[in-house]
This record gives sequence, C-alpha cells and structure tokens, in this order.
Amino acid sequence: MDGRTHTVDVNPGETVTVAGWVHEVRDLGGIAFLILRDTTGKIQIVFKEDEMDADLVGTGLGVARESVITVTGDAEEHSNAPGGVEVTPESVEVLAESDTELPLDPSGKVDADLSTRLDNRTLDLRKEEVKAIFEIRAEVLRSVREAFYDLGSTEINTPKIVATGTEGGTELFPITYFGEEAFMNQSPQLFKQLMVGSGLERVFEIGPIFRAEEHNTPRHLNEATMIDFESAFFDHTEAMDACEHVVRNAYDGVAANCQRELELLGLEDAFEVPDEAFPRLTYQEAIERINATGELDEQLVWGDDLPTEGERALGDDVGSHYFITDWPSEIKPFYIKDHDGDADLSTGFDMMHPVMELVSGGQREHRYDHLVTGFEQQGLDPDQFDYYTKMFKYGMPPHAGWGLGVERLVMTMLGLENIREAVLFPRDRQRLSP
RNA sequence: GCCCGGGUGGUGUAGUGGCCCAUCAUACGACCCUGUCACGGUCGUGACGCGGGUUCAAAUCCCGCCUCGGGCGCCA
Repeated sequence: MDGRTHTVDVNPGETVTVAGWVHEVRDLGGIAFLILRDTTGKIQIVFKEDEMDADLVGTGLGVARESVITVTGDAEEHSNAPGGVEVTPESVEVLAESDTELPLDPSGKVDADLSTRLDNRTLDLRKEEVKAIFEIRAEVLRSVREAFYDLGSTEINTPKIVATGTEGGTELFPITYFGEEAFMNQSPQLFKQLMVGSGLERVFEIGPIFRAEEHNTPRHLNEATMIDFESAFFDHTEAMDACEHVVRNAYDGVAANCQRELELLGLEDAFEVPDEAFPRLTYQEAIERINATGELDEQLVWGDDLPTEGERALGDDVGSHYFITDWPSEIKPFYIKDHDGDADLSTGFDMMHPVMELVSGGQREHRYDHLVTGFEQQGLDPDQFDYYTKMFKYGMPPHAGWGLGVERLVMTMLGLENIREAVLFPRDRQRLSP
C-alpha cells in the first residue's frame, strides 16, 4: 500500500495514512476515539462531532470492532492521547467489515479457552501477547540457524514421505503413495546419518516430524518441528557441546532481540539465559538422585526408563538444563553406539529442561556388522532398510548427533502451559483442522 | 493404549433436585455523555452439547453418544 505509515512510525506534524484493525471505539458524546491497531502497535484517531463532516464521523464511529480500515489525517501531539500522539482524520475508508459478534475477543477483556483460540487462530494472533510467542519462535529458529552456521554445518531437507519408519513399530501415520504403502516420517534420523557419510559431513535440518501416538498431554504433538543435527567425526561429548551451543544461542538471540515480546509475556525479569555449562549426569547418577529425593513410591533400578514424576523430581533437584548420559543400551535405539568395551552401556544422551526432555542424541553405530545385528535384535528386517545400511559399507565415518523439539524449546523457554500454544495450527489426537 | 474430569447466551463464568421462564462480566442493540485510554451511565436481546431414562419436579441424578481438557505409559 503506497504511503502507508505503521502506527509506530507516526510522528506529530505529519500527514499520515494508517491502516489496520479497529481495536476499540470509545464514544464520549461530542468527542469519540477510535483505536486503530496494526502489527506494530496502536494509534488513536479522534472524532469531533461539531467540527467534522457528519459522514466522516458516521463512518468512523459506525464501523464494527476488528474491521479493517485506512485513515488519512494529520498526526498531532496531545497530552491526553495514549502514546501522546493522535490522528485527526480527513478521510476514513472501510476496507473489510467485521461481523459484530466475534468468536473471541482480541482486545483480551474476556479470556477464551485454548480450543476456542485454536479454532480462531487468526483472531487469537491479533492479541499482542500471543503474537509475541511466534515472534520469539521465529527468533529462536533464526538464532539456531546462526549457531549451526558457527559450527560449520549445512542445512538440509530430507523426505517426509518414506517407505519405512526410523525404528519400525506402530507409531507411524500410514499413507498411500501411488498405490503403495508409505508413511509420514517420524524423524530425519536415518537420512541425516546418510549425509554425514556424504561430502557434507556436518548437517542440520529444521523440519516437521509425524508421530501417530494417541497420547493426550500438554507436551505432545502429532506433528512437531524438529531441529536435527548430525556430524561426522564427532563423538557423543562433542555432540553435547554442539547442543549446548545451539540452545544457549537460542536464549541469547531472544534476550538480545525480543525484549519487547518478553515484556508482553511478563517475562522480562524471569527470562534467563543459561550461563553455566549444562551439568552432565550419568544415568546411574540420575536414578540415584531421583531415588534420593524420595518423590517416587518405588525405587528406580538399572534398566528402568525414567518416569515423568522422576524426571520432574530430578529437574527440581538440578534446577537448570542438564544432560543424562550413559544410558543402558537396552532402552536406547539400535542406531546408538555402545561404549567401547561395554555392550550394556550406550553413548546415548538426553538433554533435559527441569520440566521435560528436550533433546535425544548420541554417538551412532557406524560399523556395518554391528548395525545390521542391531536391526535384528530390535526385531526389524535389515533388508527393508537396505537403502540405509548399505551406505555403511562404503566408508561411513564415526559420527554423532541429536534432535531437539522446537515447540518444547519454546514452551520451556517461555513457561507455556501447553505445547499447542507454541504452534500456529497444532495437530493433536483430536485436532486436524484448522 | 489405560485412567480421570469437564461441556450453561458470541466469549468467559455462577448455579449439586423445587429458591432458575438460570448469575455475573464482556460482547451485541438502543439512548445519554466533549479528552477517553478495559471510558462511564440507563434500558434491552441472547444459553443449560445430543438422545434416552429416574422423579410430582432435572442445568443439577442415571445410561449411551458426541466433544473438550488432563494424568500415566511413551516420547521431542
């Protein structure tokens, strides 16, 4: 739109054209105020019955909330105007009228349930604190990419329609691919590994994953966005270093570039960039510390998965991001390498936020024979994964990597109560639309 | 997959057998109001998820269905 001025850029003394949504109309009788909102903020338009054209006043005050209008007029300083500046209109044009009854209230006077908000996400995102979450999410992704470039990695994109899953099992969405059985990919795991053996060596991908688990919790999605990293000639400790770098960079980026958004969310004081290195606890230490908290009815023993309650108890105890390393091989996937000389101890690691798991990674099994044996031990048919395993016969370097859930990163960073708040259009057990 | 708890005007809620032709806020409509900033004031419109049952009487109790949310398992 030619000559449009954003509300944030309106200066007294100028003739401006502003465009946006009718946030509110306050009609005091002889004088009335229309608050116009755009992506940068709000500005007051003042209407005076005695001094202005009746049609102009009629148009300005007759328009329903959330209609889209454009206003041209003189911007003037006024001590009583919000922000100190207001526009006296010469013309008002209604570009798009809104129905008067709104499915939710973008001015935020009345709360709406998350489900109502998600059904009307466009209106929901007119609220600046909701918009702030997605501005921050975008900054997280920008900073994460920057961190990956620092690490000398190359961004890749791998297929989301696949013939086989990553680990087999039942958690895949089946689809029909020209009459053949296919699936939505649950992880770029196998593809990114194939790329560390290519000339690229160090890669990352930010993309969707699909999981058909019928869980119903505030921390699971059936379509999520994963940040995946994989590097040749890295062991699991170097992969953890990279993970720490990326996560800290995301926090740094938000701290540096999203102060306004953090204020809108009331987090300007609570938001903290993790400053220390993330503690690295072994699995053994983790279960001992959980047991020592006394929060669990039954003591954990070697080989147990960490129950949600245990994770939370440990998170409270540690109080910051931390790694859990050296998991029992039996509860980590087949493509994670065991420690040399101890087949029961894996190089797999998880990176935890005090309230939940954010990252899962490890050094990978790069030896062809061990890999094929691993498939068989998981009850999978190695022949089905031939496209993957055969590349391990032609010089697959030792390598390590991890995957980080974007929504969980944003959720924990901002203290959101429900992961769906960190996705524009979440896909969950009961939501397929919009 | 197992388990638990909800569904009341557009939105968010109060109401646990008769006090309810249902409360409050906001929105919406009408009127009043010349500096509001969640403007204020007066009046008004508007709802018990669906189906069946119990009872003299059901928003309220029971059953089924639909739907939403949560806990566990598992995971990012």
